[in-house]
Amino acid sequence: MNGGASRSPKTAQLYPCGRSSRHSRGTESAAKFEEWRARLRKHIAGQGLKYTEQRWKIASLILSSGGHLDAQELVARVKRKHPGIGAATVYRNIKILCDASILNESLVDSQGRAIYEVFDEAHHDHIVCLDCGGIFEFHDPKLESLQDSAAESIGFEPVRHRHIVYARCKYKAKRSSSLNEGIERTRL
Amino acid sequence: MNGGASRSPKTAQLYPCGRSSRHSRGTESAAKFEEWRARLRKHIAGQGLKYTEQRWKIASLILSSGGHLDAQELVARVKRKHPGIGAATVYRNIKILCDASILNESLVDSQGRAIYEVFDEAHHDHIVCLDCGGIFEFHDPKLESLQDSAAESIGFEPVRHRHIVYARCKYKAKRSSSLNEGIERTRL
DNA sequence: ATGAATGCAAAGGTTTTGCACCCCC
DNA sequence: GGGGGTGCAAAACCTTTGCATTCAT
Repeated sequence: MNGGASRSPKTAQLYPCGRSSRHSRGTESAAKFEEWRARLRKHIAGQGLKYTEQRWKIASLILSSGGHLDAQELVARVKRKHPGIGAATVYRNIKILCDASILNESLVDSQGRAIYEVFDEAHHDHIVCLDCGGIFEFHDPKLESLQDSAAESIGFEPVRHRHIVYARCKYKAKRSSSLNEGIERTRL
Repeated sequence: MNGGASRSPKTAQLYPCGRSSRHSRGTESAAKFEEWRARLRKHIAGQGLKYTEQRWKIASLILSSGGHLDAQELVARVKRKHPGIGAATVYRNIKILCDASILNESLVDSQGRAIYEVFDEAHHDHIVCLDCGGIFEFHDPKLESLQDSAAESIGFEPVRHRHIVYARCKYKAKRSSSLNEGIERTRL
């Protein structure tokens, strides 16, 4: 599916269209990793849970891949890197990592699969590319406020939202290679 | 889940908050039904498929319920009304009805379930109420164009999108009952 | 030590598929 | 009459759960 896209984090050009699959958060630095680990420990302490090797292995795998992945993909990667860890453990930990605000579910896949990504304080929306399968991010405050007032004007109190644009990149990528730098995460 | 919400199409007040589950398209007239049937026949003819009793029974059940339902809910209703029709037939026909532009999938459920609705030429987005489970519709051209230019400005050609706002209705419904009329489908 | 976490396997639930029979065109 | 369609049951899939065991605190 979106399979091999984020396999080699060192390579820049991963999608057919020439875009990189890595976005601004991509592979985290060692310092960042410790921050995440601290967050996990803190959450775990507050919940009467326990810090296990498997739990952190799963978390770091997500953090180092950095991108957008569904449960199956995560299970597969864990199995690949840590054959000892069972699928049930991965599933159990996905929930815990979400609770700990390390993972975040943002349902974006064009087949309707739940996609997880590293938790990000800053909200963003998604563009799913129909040409290359890549998932990109964007954020537009104008859009957000317009959307909120739309909901409010008809009597709702907006809580959260999911805004996904399915789009094509090919035709543009062909014409303007200058677009290929630094646009994986865009704020307007 | 959102289960009983659209059971009795005659009743106006269905959701806890006092909103109706019926939106502008609701239960179709006999003439409308014939239009849909013609559309089905046309699609079927062009595809080398065949018009069967079951196929139309499934289609009309969707058309007469008019609302938003997931695959399981549809299977259940078909089974209830036409016990002879098997689940596999329903699943097989969901695809065909989508191809025929009679059904339309718009993933909106807060649990990530695929929700189907009667196909509508006029695009609209959704509000999923976290209080009552209801699914409502809205449309704002400003939002649409802003979103399209956002995608275009970063090199994508927008094709379609899914914009779902999860929101609460309770607090407003309490205060302003005048909002409860005619807002199931709102164009701004 | 004690309760949580794990791995395995079995169970669950939903959707798809294989196949013999049926029926629309 | 032939190819698609149907119903049933089996298979496939993904995720959850039960349980004995291991491990963190």
